[in-house]
Amino acid sequence: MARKSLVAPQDITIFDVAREANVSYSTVSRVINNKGVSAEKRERVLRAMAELGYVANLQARSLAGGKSHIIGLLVHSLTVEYFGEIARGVDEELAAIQYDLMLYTTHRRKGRESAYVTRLTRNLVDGLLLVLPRNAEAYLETLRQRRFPYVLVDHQGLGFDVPSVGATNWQGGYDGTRYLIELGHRRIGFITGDMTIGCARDRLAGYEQALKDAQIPIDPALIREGDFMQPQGFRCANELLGLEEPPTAIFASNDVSAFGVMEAVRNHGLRIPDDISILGFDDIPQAAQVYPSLTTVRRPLAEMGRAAAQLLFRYINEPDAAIQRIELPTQLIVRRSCQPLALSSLA
Amino acid sequence: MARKSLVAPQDITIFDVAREANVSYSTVSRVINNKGVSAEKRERVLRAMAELGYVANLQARSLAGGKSHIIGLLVHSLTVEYFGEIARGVDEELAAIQYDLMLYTTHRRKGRESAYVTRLTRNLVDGLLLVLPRNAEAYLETLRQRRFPYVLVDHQGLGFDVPSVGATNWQGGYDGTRYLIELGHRRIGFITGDMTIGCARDRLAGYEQALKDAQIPIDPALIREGDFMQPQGFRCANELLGLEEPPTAIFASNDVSAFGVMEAVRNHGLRIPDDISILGFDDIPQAAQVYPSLTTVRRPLAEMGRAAAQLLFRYINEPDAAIQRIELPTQLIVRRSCQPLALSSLA
DNA sequence: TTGAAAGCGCTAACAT
DNA sequence: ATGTTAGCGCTTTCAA
Repeated sequence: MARKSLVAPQDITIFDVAREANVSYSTVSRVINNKGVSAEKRERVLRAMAELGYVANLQARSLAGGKSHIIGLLVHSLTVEYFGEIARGVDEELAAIQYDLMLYTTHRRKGRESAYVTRLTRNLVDGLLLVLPRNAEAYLETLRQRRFPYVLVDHQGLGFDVPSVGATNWQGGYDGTRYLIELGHRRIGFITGDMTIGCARDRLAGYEQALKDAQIPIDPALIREGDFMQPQGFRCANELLGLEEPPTAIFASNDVSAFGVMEAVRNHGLRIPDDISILGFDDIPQAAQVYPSLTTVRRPLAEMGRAAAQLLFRYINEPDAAIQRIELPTQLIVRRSCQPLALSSLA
Repeated sequence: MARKSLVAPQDITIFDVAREANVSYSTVSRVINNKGVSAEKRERVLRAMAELGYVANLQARSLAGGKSHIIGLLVHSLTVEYFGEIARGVDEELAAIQYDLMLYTTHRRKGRESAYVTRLTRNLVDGLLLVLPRNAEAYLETLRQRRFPYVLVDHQGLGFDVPSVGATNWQGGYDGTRYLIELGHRRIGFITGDMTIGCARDRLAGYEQALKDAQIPIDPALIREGDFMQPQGFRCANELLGLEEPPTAIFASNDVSAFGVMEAVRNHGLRIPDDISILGFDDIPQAAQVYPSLTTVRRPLAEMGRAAAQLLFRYINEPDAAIQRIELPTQLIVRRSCQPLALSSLA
């Protein structure tokens, strides 16, 4: 007994447990992996594990051909709330299934993505989650050939079918615009995202279609190319507000640029939503916290992360599962940054 | 040759490299670990590795008693920019020394911290970085006893000395307040952070000392208890602005709550900095992006992450290195949200 | 159902 | 400087 307490838990191996429980160590392994073991022995092993404070050594399990119980998450950045929300969803799901998370941040450095993928697939992780990958073509083919489990989140269309999770961006763009139209707005400014990204193009297309369906001519002067970032949102909004006939509402392609719009609007001495309505996209946590709270087209970011983790987990366990592309629905979240045109001071 | 190309890189082991290079596989291991090997053989091994596309199996390295070349990072949340910035610094440093990052997010759930620590120390990681840990006492003693390398970032004082990296919060509070005083402000509102956190208390203390040194009486009505979050910043600012004699400047304990202050100020129809000056703390990326850009007391968050990673790395390699507590200097970043009182419309 | 034995890919003594 | 030999802790055959 005195001895036992001197042994640090990290030194307890399957072997110690076996001795304590009076079984062979392969039996202990079977208990750990839920293989067939008699109830009585299983009981003994379980007790011994608890007593000794046994914790599995993941490295060894992995090396011995088992799974590493780790998945890799590749993102551009952590300082963008969008990524953080997705990571949160992934994290939640992983905690539920007792998996660990290895994080790789590329910071948009091109080479890094490929380098990481090579590194990770080296037994380190059981599967890979790629959020908004840039030059995925470079390594996706490799992953596929190796039958290495992976899921893309928010990817842009590729030549071939890949397992992926996204959101209904077109529909979101459509619904958001439609909402503004229903509020009576006719001159609706639109600030795009980074147009090299599929999501951004889809949202713009949704906007345009909604206008067409409402017989409102598309005015190119009302469409400004942004980049999903706040300063550019600010600049675009300034341009829009400087127009001879400025819009009565502005739809920004994501919340972060909508914050830039809000600043520009106030800077022009206008009030939200009294003088102008602002609509965002994404629904990051901050959207609910700003004043006035931002009406926005919600993408269920955390849910996307969860779904991606679940899908990946499925591929890990069933390598031959069919390729799935999941599109989670966007949803209009009405808060306080939009108002019927009739009530507006500009009306 | 034909064979070779059929072999997936993941199957290439140290053994294959050895065969290709015509050396024993321990020589290959030595090359990998930068041990003494003749230039000629090293060259041969290196070439073979490149040719075969060898990638080390981290699990095996770790299991064989070496290092795992992974460090664990424990944070509360990823959706708070503050954590993201620190993580970025950590990440940069790790990339430089070819380490990988395992991420654990506690989401403030108390039990999780301890659970993770147990799990991680099980050979999975070589060291642990704990950002703003809450109930660290619960496991720090264990880590210390096991001589497991760890570094705290932004910790609150504990009973005993621990390796840590922080910032000069008191000085930052002092300098920020002093700056406002020099601009001529006398009624300076202060919104604290979560007062259970050491940083928050230190900043407030700095504020109070600066007032004392300038012979300005401390008015409790001007000090509001916040929680580092935007909505509370908004509320506190509203209270401050509703005062019979409102402040001419508000110092928020972090940028995020300063954003709430900015909203409240505008909502009152006041202009920044014309009518009131706003000062933040931290200098998260968004501080430079809002309008007007936020003058703030910068904490070098990314640098703190880097420093912590470096310090941790040192402990990993020299377990007996002395306990170090690093405090990185804060720095006033003057942008556009503050103005001399003389120019102010309230003057 | 259970135990014994082999081996995952590597590092670190130990030889030479 | 280099090669040989043990393991690291586990999963998984293979027998029994």
